[in-house]
Amino acid sequence: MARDNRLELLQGTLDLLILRTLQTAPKHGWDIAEQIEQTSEHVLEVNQGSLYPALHRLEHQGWIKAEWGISELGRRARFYRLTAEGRKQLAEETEGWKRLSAAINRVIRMA
Amino acid sequence: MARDNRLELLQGTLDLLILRTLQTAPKHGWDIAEQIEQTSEHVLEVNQGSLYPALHRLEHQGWIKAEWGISELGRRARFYRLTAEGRKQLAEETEGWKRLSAAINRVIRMA
DNA sequence: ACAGTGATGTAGATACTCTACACTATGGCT
DNA sequence: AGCCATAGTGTAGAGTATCTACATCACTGT
Repeated sequence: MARDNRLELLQGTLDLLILRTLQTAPKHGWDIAEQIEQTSEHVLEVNQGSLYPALHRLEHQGWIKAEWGISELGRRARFYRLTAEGRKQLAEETEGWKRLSAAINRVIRMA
Repeated sequence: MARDNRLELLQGTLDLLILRTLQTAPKHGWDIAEQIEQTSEHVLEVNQGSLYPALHRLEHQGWIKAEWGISELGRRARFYRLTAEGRKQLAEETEGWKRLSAAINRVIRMA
């Protein structure tokens, strides 16, 4: 973890964060990254080199669906929305995160 | 996370778990794995193929120190103890975990 | 004309974990 | 004596997510 102050994400959690961000409304990649960074109070950083491969991965699994559109600033952007499968996946990943983080916390707080 | 129900650890957290397990007393690898599994109520699983490379990694960084000894069951085992550096590292990793997990929780719970 | 920023994308390196195997030693059982 | 389960350490190779670094295009403001 932050072994040398470079790692800004817990490996394996990016998919969860993206899916969660899309829960309320479709968004484009740039916007997703911004929202994660702001909501996390700038603890989490989403690099482009992680973001776009992740989006393609999620799309490939059928959890999100992409469509070209125009951003709030009038620019061409690829909007992603959660599919029904994606909602299920989000629920599962949220559950998994809770289980795992609680388990780690138990170890950290053990007598 | 648990993309296909096989992943049992959050990538990057094993070092923290090991260091934490050694905080109270020196232990050998097998024992460390047992303790993590039990304390986590069997949510976390520590494979041998992850454990021993991690121990060697931590030793190489100077955070733990190894010594041959005899286990409770009378067998030859390699005991690891935390170094002063290791205690510092444990504190840092614990802090890092709290920061990151809190940040992820903020995203999960956002409006 | 140019710089800044919004926006998407890829290539290659790095690093941790997982699967699967190998090895040694002890104790118990038949 | 032979066999099996268990305790204990270890490595090789594959898989995969992330990071660094770069490239590209378009719009806006100066």
